Amino acid sequence: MSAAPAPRRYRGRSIAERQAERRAALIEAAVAVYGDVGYRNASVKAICEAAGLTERYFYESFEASDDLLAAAYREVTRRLHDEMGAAKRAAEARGQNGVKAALKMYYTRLREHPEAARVFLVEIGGVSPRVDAVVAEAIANSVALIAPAVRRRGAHELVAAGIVGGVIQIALDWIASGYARKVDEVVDAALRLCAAGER
Amino acid sequence: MSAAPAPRRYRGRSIAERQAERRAALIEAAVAVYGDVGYRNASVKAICEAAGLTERYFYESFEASDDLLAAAYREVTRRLHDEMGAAKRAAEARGQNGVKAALKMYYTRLREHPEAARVFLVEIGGVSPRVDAVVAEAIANSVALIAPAVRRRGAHELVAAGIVGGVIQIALDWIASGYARKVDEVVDAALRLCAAGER
DNA sequence: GAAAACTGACAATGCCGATTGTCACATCTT
DNA sequence: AAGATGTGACAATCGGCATTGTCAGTTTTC
Repeated sequence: MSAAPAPRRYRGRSIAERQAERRAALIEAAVAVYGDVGYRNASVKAICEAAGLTERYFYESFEASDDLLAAAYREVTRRLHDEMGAAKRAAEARGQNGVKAALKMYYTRLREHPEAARVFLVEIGGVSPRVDAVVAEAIANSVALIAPAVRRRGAHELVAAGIVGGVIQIALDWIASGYARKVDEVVDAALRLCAAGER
Repeated sequence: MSAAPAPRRYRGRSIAERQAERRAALIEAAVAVYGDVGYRNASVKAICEAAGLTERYFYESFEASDDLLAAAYREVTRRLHDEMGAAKRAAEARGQNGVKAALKMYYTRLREHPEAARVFLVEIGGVSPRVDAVVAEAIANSVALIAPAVRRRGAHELVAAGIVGGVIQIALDWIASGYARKVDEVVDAALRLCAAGER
């Protein structure tokens, strides 16, 4: 019994806080470095340097390289989805098309972060089972989000998956073109796709 | 001038023929090995073994690992597109829906080669600029193929990209589900997506 | 202000696979 | 059958990076 672990503080933060900060720093740095050189060329060392930390702390927070990639993916998609949800609600409160607003937010953010978009839409595929699982889960979430609406129109649930894939492919095409189109054109194309299955 | 390079034969084949055979053997072996262990874990050595060749011949035909991946991708997609085209023409000759026939061929073949599907739809992303270019080209070809039809309906060309991406995502979802649906259901979902933009 | 815990820089180790080189054997030409 | 060329097995080299370990300096606590 006993064992008071002496919750000592350092620079004003508790152990847990410091750890969390380091972890967050690594994730931020990872996104930056991945965007710079690509995931495959991003060494643990380079990421730690960018985070202003030493390698030892990498293994404190992450088991291995792909563990960090998965965490970064989660973080990035979480933020993006939050923003899309907020945009949707805001638009609907104004009596406007919520889906359109969400899509616009999506493509706008992608446009603002081309390197990140490349990493998390393209490079992420097939890195490892662990990462694949995280990506699959995120996509499944998106699909589940729109599946009810699709069903209501009498279409198969797989159509929902198709719509999600289509929205992503439109983004990829747009990126590959060097963002040759205006955001609103892209959004309109995506909206058109979303109408799939309507009678 | 002069320099008659003595077109010596070996086992009944000319130099060029032997080289081409070895190259083809490597590509076949690559598809098999990739499917087995994934591209990232497929060593040059393992592929050569599977092809019944020695490492030396690898570098005779390919510059590097990703060069072979690109070649394998080209080969696989070429065959698939040929078959889809043939199915389309055959159906239309019978007065049936050609697009539907092509899609059915697509999903049927994917179902027959789940490992290959995984490699060439998922793992292939972000392997290297060289491979990315080949993939982008193949997708662009598919998009170009359906773009006229989409335009005719008054929709943006990006919608074509969306449709292609959707068809692929439907495949991925289907694969992830362990092929839980019948092929015809999948084809119907894809067809529904293809109708996007119709009034 | 002295001991204890925390941190950052850096070196040592270990592993894995690509790429190249060597050599004995097989198959051809004449 | 002899010499030339193609081939397959295998060893040697090489480089890169993850992962672990060491140590001096810093910030706390008491």
